[in-house]
Parts: sequence; C-alpha cells; structure tokens
Amino acid sequence: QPVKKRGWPKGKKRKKILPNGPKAPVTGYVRFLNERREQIRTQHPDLPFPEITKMLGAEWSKLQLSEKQRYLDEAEREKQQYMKELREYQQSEAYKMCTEKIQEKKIKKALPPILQAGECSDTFSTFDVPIFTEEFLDQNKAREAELRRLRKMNTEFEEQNAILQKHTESMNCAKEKLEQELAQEERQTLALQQQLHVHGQGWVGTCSPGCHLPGTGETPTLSTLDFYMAKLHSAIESNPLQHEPLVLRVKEILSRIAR
DNA sequence: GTATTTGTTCTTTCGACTCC
DNA sequence: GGAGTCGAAAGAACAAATAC
Repeated sequence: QPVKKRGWPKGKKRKKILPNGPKAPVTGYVRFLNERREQIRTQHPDLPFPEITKMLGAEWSKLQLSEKQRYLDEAEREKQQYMKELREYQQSEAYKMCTEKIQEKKIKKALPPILQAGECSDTFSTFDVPIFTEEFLDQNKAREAELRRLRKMNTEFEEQNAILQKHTESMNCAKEKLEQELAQEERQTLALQQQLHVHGQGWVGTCSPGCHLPGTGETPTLSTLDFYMAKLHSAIESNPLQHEPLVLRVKEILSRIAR
C-alpha cells in the first residue's frame, strides 16, 4: 500500500496571507547569523556566504543556552512588537477585505464542481477586486503590460502611417508633374497640327489648275497632299543617301513657301 | 540593438509554518 | 505530533523583461 505523503507539497509556493501587513520578525538564530556574519566577514572577507553560514551553524549548536538567550530574547521582543502591529493591522480595511476574499475562496472550494464552473466572470467582475489585495496588484500588472503592448503597437502604426503619407505625397507630386507635361505636349501637338494645316493650305493654293501630284496623278487637296507627303517621307527614310538630292529639293521648296 | 532594470538561482542553517 | 517545506539572511552570476 502506497505511503501517504505528508507535509508541504514540493514546488508549491506559499502565498502571503496578509498582503501589506507588518513584516514578520526574524528568529533568534537569524539574528545571531546576521550579527556574527558581519564579524566573520570583516575577519575573512574572501570566505563565501555558504561557508560562513556553515561555520555559524556549528557555532550556534555549540553555543550555551545563556549565550543564545540574548538573541532569543531580542527575537521574542520583536515578536511581541509584531503581534501588536498585527493586531492593529487586523483592524484595518485592507485586512478586512483580504479576509473576505479568503473566505470567498474557501466557500468556492467547498462548492461542488458543477457550481464552481463558470464562476467569477459574471458574479465577480474584474472591477470588483478589492484594492491592495494580491489579486488587485496582479491585475494591475497585467493591465500595465497590456497598455505597454498597445502603446508599442500604436507607435508602430503611426510610423507606418507617416511612411505611407510621405509615399502618397510623392506619388501625387509625380502625377501633377506628368499631367503638366502631358498638357504641354498636347499644346505643342495642336500647334504643330495647325502649322501643318496652314502649310497644307498654302501648298494647295500654290498649285495651278491642272496640276497633279507626281507618281499618283491625283489633284492636290489637303487629304491627298497628306497621303503624298507620308509616302514621300517613308521613301526617303528607306534610303536617305540615295534620295539626298530629293531631300534638298523638298527643303528648297518648303523654304520658298515659308517666305 | 543596446542599456538598464528586475527577477531568479545558488549556498547554508534553524525556526516557523503547513499539512495529514 | 511528525514530516516536509518555506523563509530569512548576502551578494554574485545569470536570465528575462523593459526602456530607449
């Protein structure tokens, strides 16, 4: 039959039952340790802490009761003072709230599992946690951590937003510039078209009746003239060297018309 | 990414405390 | 009441968290 394990379960942390209450006094042995440790440390500055404690443990066990009594008496005095402070603390609001909380936990623990399920969230809102209790402080820590996380996220979003705004502004500038260039190009094209039209009319006007375009035999009009000039241009482009005399002749005629 | 702060571990001993 | 664990002390070393 397995032996039932007794005592404090290993790994389990003991919770402080009285948060913000008076600090418990040290024992007579710890008082002795603290006092003698200083002396040992002065004599042997290089001695490690565990070694000193070992020495003092042995020293304490060999100490006469009369010698120990001094430390035990001081510890007892401190204990009495602690008990007095504790009684005062037990009259305070913080202590009352704390004990209420403990009582609530005991009641919840005593309830059957079916009633324990789904507790808290509805009956014990996060805003109902008594102030200065351990739960209250834990909750505050969690909220602060969440706040820090949200602030960090907000900063990152603001940085991203600033970068995107700069990018948008730059894109808008480029768009405006392109629109301006396009408008200028359109104006130039229109001016060239008008100029071409004027020249075309001039050439048609200079042709005497019965005059025909070379190669096609067509009567020169604005549309036949356009077609003829395009054909002439492609012919020259196909072999500029061969048609060089022709180019010179065309230039001469154009300059004559322009005058 | 670096600097700073905070928390944990380690060591020893005995007394206090908690659980069964 | 016995058995087992915590807490107290110091401070270096290390890890983790946080701030900038």
